Amino acid sequence: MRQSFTYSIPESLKAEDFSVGDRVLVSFGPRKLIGVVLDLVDESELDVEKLKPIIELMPQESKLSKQQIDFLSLCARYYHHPIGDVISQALPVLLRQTKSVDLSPEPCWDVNPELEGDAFKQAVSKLPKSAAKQVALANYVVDKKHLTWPQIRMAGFSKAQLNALLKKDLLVEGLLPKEIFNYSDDCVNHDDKPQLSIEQSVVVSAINNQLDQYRCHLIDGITGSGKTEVYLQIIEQVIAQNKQVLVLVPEIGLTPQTLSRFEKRFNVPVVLQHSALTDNDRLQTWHRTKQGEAAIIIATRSGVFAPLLKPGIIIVDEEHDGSLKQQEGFRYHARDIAILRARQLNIPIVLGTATPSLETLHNAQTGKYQYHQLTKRAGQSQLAKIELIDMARQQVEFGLSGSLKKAIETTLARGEQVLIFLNRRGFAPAITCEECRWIADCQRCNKPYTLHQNQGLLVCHHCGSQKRIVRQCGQCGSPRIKPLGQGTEQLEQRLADLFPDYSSVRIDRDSTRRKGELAKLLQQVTDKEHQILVGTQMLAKGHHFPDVTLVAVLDVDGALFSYDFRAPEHMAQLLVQVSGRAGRESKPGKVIIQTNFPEHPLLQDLVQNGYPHFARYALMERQQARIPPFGFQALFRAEANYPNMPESFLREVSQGDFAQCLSMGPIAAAQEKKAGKFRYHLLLQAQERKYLHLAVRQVLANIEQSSLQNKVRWTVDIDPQELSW
DNA sequence: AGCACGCCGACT
DNA sequence: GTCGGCGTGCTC
Repeated sequence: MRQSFTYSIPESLKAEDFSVGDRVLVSFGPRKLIGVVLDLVDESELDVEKLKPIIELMPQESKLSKQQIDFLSLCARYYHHPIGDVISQALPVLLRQTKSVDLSPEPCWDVNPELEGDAFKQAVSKLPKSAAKQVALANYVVDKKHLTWPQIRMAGFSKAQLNALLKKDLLVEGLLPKEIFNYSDDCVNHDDKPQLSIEQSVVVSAINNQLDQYRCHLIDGITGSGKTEVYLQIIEQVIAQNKQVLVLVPEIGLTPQTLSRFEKRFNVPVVLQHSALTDNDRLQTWHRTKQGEAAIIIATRSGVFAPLLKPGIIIVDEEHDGSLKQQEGFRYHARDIAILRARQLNIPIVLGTATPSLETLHNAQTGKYQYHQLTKRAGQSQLAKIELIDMARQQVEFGLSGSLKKAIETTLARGEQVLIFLNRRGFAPAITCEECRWIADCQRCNKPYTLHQNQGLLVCHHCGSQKRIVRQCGQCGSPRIKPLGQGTEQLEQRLADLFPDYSSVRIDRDSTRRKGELAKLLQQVTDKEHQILVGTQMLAKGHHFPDVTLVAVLDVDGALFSYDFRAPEHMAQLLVQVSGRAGRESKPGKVIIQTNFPEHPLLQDLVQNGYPHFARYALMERQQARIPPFGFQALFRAEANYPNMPESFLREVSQGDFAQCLSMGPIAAAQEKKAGKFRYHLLLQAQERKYLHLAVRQVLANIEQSSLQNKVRWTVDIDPQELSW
């Protein structure tokens, strides 16, 4: 709800017992809910008699700090989002609930102190050969202290393996001491700390020289240029000052490899925060952060709200990545509010990427951010070459051109691996009747069903609805139903037919639905059990396959003619990230892109001149069109069961005088009907942020007055990333 | 959002 | 006479 509620202080407590950020139990209508104290006031617009008393003040360990509330209020104002919902995002689930929580010390595990050095090694060597995982776990634990369950699980070990080592007295269980992190000399492991390149040292010292104040740094470093090492050497300085480090990574980036890289270098408490943690793990992580016990916090998007006690620096890795923007409810961009937060805390923030978003690049060009470049790859390795294939001049079979087929053949013959991207799950994106050209559509979305042959289902990729495969045309009754187009499922089959001597594997959301399946398949690829990898975008990020020397992208044309002005930018970022997946020093990689428009200027620019040139050109185009980052946008979305309702609602609320702000629409969303709802958009755009905010405020005020406000579902999206929904 | 209330049609 | 589906209004 877009408002706050006033409660009275019960007689059993005094005003001095409360402060901003406290969690309190209150009665709300027929329910009891957790509230968070936003302000202490001595009067209210309501009759004081009518105010209900606070039922209970919750424990101080679970409260938010004043600073935190200030930050969250700023976010709520910036995104015009209800403060209550913003605060609830910053609290772990268990603290949004009225149950009391257990914040007593959690268990942790260490090497049995009775087994000094060699004695432990000997004990490990005596483990049976069959217990390979136990040996691995023992080796993992050996140079760490106070490992917690989330860390152990993230490193790929199970409770059974842990219990086995406990039983054999190799490890001991203790309770995690909750004490403020305190730096000592053994916190940094200098053993395999590499020598920095000249470029890297320039960046490290430039940033390390200004750690005591707010400054936003962009590290624009090509893949393989050693950004992570730069982060690590900056972090070293920050923890030496006894300050906490917050590292935000894309969802996919939080891999065991990332974690182990931090743990190898730093012998300090590292905590993780990501969606795979249980509610209780998240609560513990939150608390360890708040107590100042955790020194390094590695987190996905929501980690931007981590309750840092002694914030030192924020690092946003892969700042261009779309998963940093929340696409439902409170639609914040973790990178943007990380910057707000760093400024409020007066600490530095580092954005790192090989493919800066145009927003960030613009801010670097105008000097708002400090720009750092890493242009050289470590060692002798070279970036993969990108090659365009003109589909119009090719024999095409099942979406594969003759040239690509030949390239796959020669790569496989050399004993190397091939990675093929197709951004379309399922067997085929539609089924059609060969006689009357009828297409099976989802009635709730008016979009074709995707054929999932393996499951025997038609699935709507827009609303998720499913039904059995139809055997007859829904219009003329003919049994001549055929799949139309290719998806990953079909592609995998065709490749298996074409290259029967090689094993292929498909990696997409369908094939990796089960827990641990993705890790398993990736391991098989690394172990070279498969030579051909077929996958969706999922494969583009985070993983590196040294023996993959050919990457093919089957279909990029959609992005060239998209309704969304950011589509070419995202396509370019994807292609560059993809080419970073392939090859290594001794085996340079190659990237092949199939297109019907090889002469398209965006593709040409990217292929011939690379991302930096492409990005600067794209920025000039944006400037001419006065669209972000040369203008600021807010998008109102509305949906309802009838098409006229969202439209007239948006028309009604867009009335008024928007000074210095353009109002566009209402127009039907690119996909007008989704899941049975009709969707309309209203886009506001201004050259200056303050005018945009004023206009948004005006529309929100109109909504308050609208009789339709409860009949349509509506949302505001500040700085929308996707205009096409 | 989530809950209660009340109206109305369907069913026993 | 009862049940439940859904529109509406309220939450300090």
